[in-house]
Amino acid sequence: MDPFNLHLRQVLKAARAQRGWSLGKAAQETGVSKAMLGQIERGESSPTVATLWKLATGFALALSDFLPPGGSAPLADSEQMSVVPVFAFDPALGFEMLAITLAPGERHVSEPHATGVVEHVVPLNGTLEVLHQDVWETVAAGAGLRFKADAPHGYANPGVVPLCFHNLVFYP
Amino acid sequence: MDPFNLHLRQVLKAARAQRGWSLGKAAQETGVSKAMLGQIERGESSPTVATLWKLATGFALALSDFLPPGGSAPLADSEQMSVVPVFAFDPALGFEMLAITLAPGERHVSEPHATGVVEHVVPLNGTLEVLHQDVWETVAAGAGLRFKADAPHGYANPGVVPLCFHNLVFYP
DNA sequence: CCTGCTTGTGCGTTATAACGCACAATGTTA
DNA sequence: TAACATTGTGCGTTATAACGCACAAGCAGG
Repeated sequence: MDPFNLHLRQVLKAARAQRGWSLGKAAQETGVSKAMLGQIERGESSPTVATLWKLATGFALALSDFLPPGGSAPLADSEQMSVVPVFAFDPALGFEMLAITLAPGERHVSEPHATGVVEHVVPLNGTLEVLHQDVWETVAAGAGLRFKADAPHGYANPGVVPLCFHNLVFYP
Repeated sequence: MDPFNLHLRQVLKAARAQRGWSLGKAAQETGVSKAMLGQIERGESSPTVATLWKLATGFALALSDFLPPGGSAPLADSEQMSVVPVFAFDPALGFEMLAITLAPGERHVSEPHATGVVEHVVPLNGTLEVLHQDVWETVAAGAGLRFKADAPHGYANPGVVPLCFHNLVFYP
């Protein structure tokens, strides 16, 4: 079974449990049959896009909640970590912004930057692990973490699919 | 037809055209039959999750690329625009970072900020329209736009589902 | 011009999603 | 205790996803 169906069954199960809904109640709310809901949760069936829409709407969830972190094909072997500039360094503002993608299970540790350099990371589609002050810290999607980058630091993707995050780097 | 299938057909069509792939070539690369690809693009069939995974993998796209912007249930009526701080204003660095969500079709126009204020927007899950220098400019997901915010400016979500974007605001 | 190849569509067949219903197991209430 | 309601699962049926194949249309090359 593909990672998408695997993740979907977990999310669906958790969402239903969190609401305290029976399969019958969930069927009422979503318009998807009780039997089908059970099949999806047990991984016995792969629902269609139309059914996914019904599920998201009925559970009042974002479709993206159903996606496995990182969302698709793994990066090519040669792309364990990719870096794309969103805003190039501007001396007047003193920062640059990068969009970084880290392959599943990939860990990247950086040497210290120049004194005074500060970084801010914001994971976009999953949980990022960040090494700073000699401790690995977990940062949830959408949350921000600021840390001094003039000491050893690192990033790690603990998930099973690529993880994207924004990195805002300030230079003194 | 639901918004998800509507969006999917467009993305698929565009991705194939961009690569210059025929249906036959796309079938080879994805493992999904030529006939099925045609049906999806013409909106005649709603693919399963397993098929979505194949498509994303074969086209080397993120699953989230297939999602209609904002992904599902509309914001409640009382939430036409929501603003959540990612990084609070820091005098030493002179900026704050906000995560803003704009409801479908919603347009928000701001009065000018103080002289020298600069904003940077990065749409996360769809196309954002930005008003600056009296002109509306389109910003694609993942791309960044920097503009002076000490003049009238605005944001608009032209899509059919909620749009999230990061807004980085610098104060002189 | 003709021939061969490519392309997207439609059709019939196969596989499976999605369903309604029955049922065993469990829980609740009188 | 018995009766009733609830819950999740399995089964058979229906609807449709997904497929292989044929074909008309278009294109390229001799």
